[in-house]
Amino acid sequence: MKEIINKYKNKIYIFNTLKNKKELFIPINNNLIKMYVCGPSIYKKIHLGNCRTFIFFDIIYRYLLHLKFDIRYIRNLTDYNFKLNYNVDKNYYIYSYDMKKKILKFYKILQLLNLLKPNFEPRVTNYIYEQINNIKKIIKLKYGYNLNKSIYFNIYKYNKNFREYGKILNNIDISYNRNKNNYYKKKNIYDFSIWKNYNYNDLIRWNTEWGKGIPGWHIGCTTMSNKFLGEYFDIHGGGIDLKFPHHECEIIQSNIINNNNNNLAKYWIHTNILTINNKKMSKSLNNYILPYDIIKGRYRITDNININPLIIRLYLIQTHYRNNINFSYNNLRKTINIYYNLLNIFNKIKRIKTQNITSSYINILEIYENCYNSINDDFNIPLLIYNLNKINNIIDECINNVLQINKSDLYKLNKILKYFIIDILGLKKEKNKKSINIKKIINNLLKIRNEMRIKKDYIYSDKIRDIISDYIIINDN
RNA sequence: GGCACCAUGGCCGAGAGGUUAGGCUAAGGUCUGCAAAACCUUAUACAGUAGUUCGAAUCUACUUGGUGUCUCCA
Repeated sequence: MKEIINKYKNKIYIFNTLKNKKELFIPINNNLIKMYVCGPSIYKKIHLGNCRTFIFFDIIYRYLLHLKFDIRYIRNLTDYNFKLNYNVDKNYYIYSYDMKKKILKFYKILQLLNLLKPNFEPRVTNYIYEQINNIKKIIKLKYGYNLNKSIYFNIYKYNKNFREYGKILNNIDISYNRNKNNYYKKKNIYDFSIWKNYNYNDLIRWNTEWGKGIPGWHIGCTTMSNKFLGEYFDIHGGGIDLKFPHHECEIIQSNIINNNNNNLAKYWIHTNILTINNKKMSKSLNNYILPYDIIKGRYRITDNININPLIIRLYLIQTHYRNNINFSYNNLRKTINIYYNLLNIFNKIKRIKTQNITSSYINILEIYENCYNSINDDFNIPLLIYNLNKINNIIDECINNVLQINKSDLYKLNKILKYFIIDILGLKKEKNKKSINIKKIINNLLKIRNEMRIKKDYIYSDKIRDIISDYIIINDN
């Protein structure tokens, strides 16, 4: 196994959004990989779109673990937001209690979706001191200026001394379609705040030598990634909507604070968005769907009340991460079959009778090759699922004795399925005790109904059918 | 305008160089206490043009159309 892992760990290709091309992944420090992913802003519950990003990076994390890399994975929590509407009238303890509850709910959802815990999940408000220090550095280097007790980053100076703002990640044309009204009298319209003067109503604020307030959004991520991973690390990830301006600003700040040209991370990975009715699913548009509502059957996707959360997981990864997903219940419903087909492979494989032959008709090496190559090609999960389904077909043929397989090859086949389906895709079979009880009740009702039908008591048998038709479909033939 | 993604039947959707999966829908049938479901049969598609190739839905170039993003966002 070691040989196989070593063979494929040097062949990972990543679409690096920093350069807009696919590149061979070469870690900065041999076997050590440092990865930072922008976590959620905790002010509303996380929806399917948020989950998509976190699940995708969970798969990268799982895969790198599988390849026996030594990996440090950090995902932050932005636990302060203007939209929280906490004001001075409210008690600080209520705020802090609410925040804790919200974070626990976030963890609960990720746990249901079978995400592994990152190595550390720093909360922005725990690192204010470090952020202020970084702001001080920026001011000292004269890249930050004070305007009405807020601190802004001087883009004009940056463009002069480093490289052009807006060209690093997004390559945006900053002359186009931009509101040129400069309300705040900033030196440049692209100057962004690294410290915000407090509003009278804000409950939370910190003291500095230039006044009370809160750090800007971007400085938090720069500071935490620097603190936990150093000034230059391997992978920085997040949703594509963070590409600009958030990540652009993170890079610029880091280049100034550390006085380098590293652009913070070697590889930048951005996941595409999830749309619904061709509009972006977002908290602000209020068109979002919560995973918990699907799991609890509030959208009634099938006749079974509860939906296995891992079906949502599979739904979100079966489209390549750089394509956008247009959410539809229909497709989610179809994923149920795909899910059970995939997991059924483990039951099917037990039915294979091995043959006492020296070489099987199955090319195990080729199967390994296909699976590893698909995930190595910019984490092509749809292709991986396609290849896993191919294995499914092979297993069918083995069961039907069309193909013959020996013991050692069957063992290898079992192994690769376990690696990819369970370890990397993160799917698993779950036993739901509640649903088993419901099943028992329904089965008993069905028995009674059948007895009535034999007696041709159709009035009551139909009544029973109506009652239980909410849970199952009855096929009398 | 920049960047990214997409284009497959009436609708949804797989495909990853080698006879266009599958599902929904429609029509006809089998079955049946009624209903639903299931099963069988039938129907229709690779946006356009050029190129690479023995062979292209798939690779390349261009064109057309669509979506997202460039404002708080995963």
